[in-house]
Amino acid sequence: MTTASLPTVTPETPVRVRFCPSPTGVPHVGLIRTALFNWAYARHTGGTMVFRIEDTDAARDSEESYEQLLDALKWLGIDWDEGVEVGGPHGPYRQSQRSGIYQDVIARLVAAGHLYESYSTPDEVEERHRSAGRDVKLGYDNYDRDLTEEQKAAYKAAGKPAVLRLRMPDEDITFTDLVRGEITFAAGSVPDFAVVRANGAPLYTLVNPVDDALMGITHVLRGEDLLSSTPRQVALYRALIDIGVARHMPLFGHLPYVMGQGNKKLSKRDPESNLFLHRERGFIPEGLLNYLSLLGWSLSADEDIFTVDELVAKFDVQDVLANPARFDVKKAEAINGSHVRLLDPEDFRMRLLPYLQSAGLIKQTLGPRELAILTEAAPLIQERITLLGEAPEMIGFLFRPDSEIGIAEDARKALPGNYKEVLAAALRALEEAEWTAESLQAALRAVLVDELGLKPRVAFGPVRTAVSGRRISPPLFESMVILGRESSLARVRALYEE
RNA sequence: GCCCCCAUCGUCUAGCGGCCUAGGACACCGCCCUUUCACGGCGGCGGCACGGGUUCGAAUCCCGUUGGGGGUACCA
Repeated sequence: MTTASLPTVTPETPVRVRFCPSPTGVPHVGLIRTALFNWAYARHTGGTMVFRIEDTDAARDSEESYEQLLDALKWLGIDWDEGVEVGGPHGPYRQSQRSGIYQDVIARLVAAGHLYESYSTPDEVEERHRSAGRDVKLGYDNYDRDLTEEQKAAYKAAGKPAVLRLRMPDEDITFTDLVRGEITFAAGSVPDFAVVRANGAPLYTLVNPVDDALMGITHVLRGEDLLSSTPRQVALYRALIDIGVARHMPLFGHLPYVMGQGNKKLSKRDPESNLFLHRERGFIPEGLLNYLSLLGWSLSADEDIFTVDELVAKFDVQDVLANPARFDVKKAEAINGSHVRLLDPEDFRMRLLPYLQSAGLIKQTLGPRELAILTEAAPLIQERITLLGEAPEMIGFLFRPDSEIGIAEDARKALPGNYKEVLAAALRALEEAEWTAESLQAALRAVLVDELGLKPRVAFGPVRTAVSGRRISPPLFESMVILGRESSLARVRALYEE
């Protein structure tokens, strides 16, 4: 059997893709990359993005995780046309609310002979393999395929539970993966698989293709981990087409893994897999989206920095690479830094707010003095940070009262032996100086560099540390202008008199 | 075991038979700029896993080997 023999998707078919996570745990960057590629393809083709929730495992699913998924997509600007929250013609979009639909499909599948009752327990299957000298890892042996009515009646009479399995076709299964090209699974290599539990609850193997069929999904773009389940999906689709539930066979595209350290898939345990951790550290959506799309795809030969609009304009699943990509935090940060620098100054300034607030530097509502400081200080650090989370420590000293400026340990160590002398000279110069960046620099340079013959580094270092409490800071003279005369002098004096 | 996928600098990638003495980015190392730190600029280091074919010609196509990953559930 090949997908070509079935009604399929043509280039003229309007694209309908879906993102269908299970709400278990915090959003993983690999999962978000999948959402992004689906979304980018939908937007690129003018198609439809469906957002469905696969919450068929009550033991693992949580409402909190569901909310986090919404939060994540909203933050990144990945929107959807049909699905949870927004509705649509194929709802409901949470599988936990669709059991009636599945029961109906199951009944029709059984009636058409595609599904059969299987009474074998895993132990029994294993035992049969063992006694026949076969490898027990062969999986289900299709033993119950052709049970007679009498045998089934006997099992039923004995009260034995049965799962429902799909009868796999006795032919090779071939499909053309959008990312990997033609893939063939030999006939007999995939055993009949369970689609309904003994307790009647449908499994992922059934509900995922059924919903894709019902929702008219044309392109199934998902993780590589689902690749080996595709022949089963194709077989089920054929049955669904047979009973009129599916109109066409979708196209499949298996996206490469996002790897962590070593040769391991980026695990939920790895902190860098946590989308929200990146947000907390100060990634901006533009930067993270840019980086994530670089995992398995590229805009062009020599541009790594691009906007989401450029991504949408250029993105095609066909261009996605098949080999796994490692998540490189350093590169992600560098790309984020580029996007930070690209922000309009006012935009940048506003995005700093949550980070300054959670650091306790400013209140929920910005006072006029705070706004003034921020407005002056933000441009000083916009090209100095890669993550917004670096802002509080960079400009915190501008918001704190003079009495709360502690001298950082490394800054104190870096002070030259004669720093008191330097500070005394600086103090004299500053008291006379006009309070602009240019004249402050000129005044300090005159006494420290020209008169005392100090190297700029030694000359300005102690003043920098006195004013900011730190070894490195935004440009010193500009910082002193923001701080004001009184405050700046008080801080220099404080370190001098210490 | 069997099935499937993958293989270009440390990492992400460009490359889809000649434009490749393999290009870019991150990281790293120098230098320049410079009030610290960054930014920016310039330069350097560094790769087609291996072996066979096909071809006038292969990083590009085919086969094999090796290596890595995934699957083989009444999980998703």
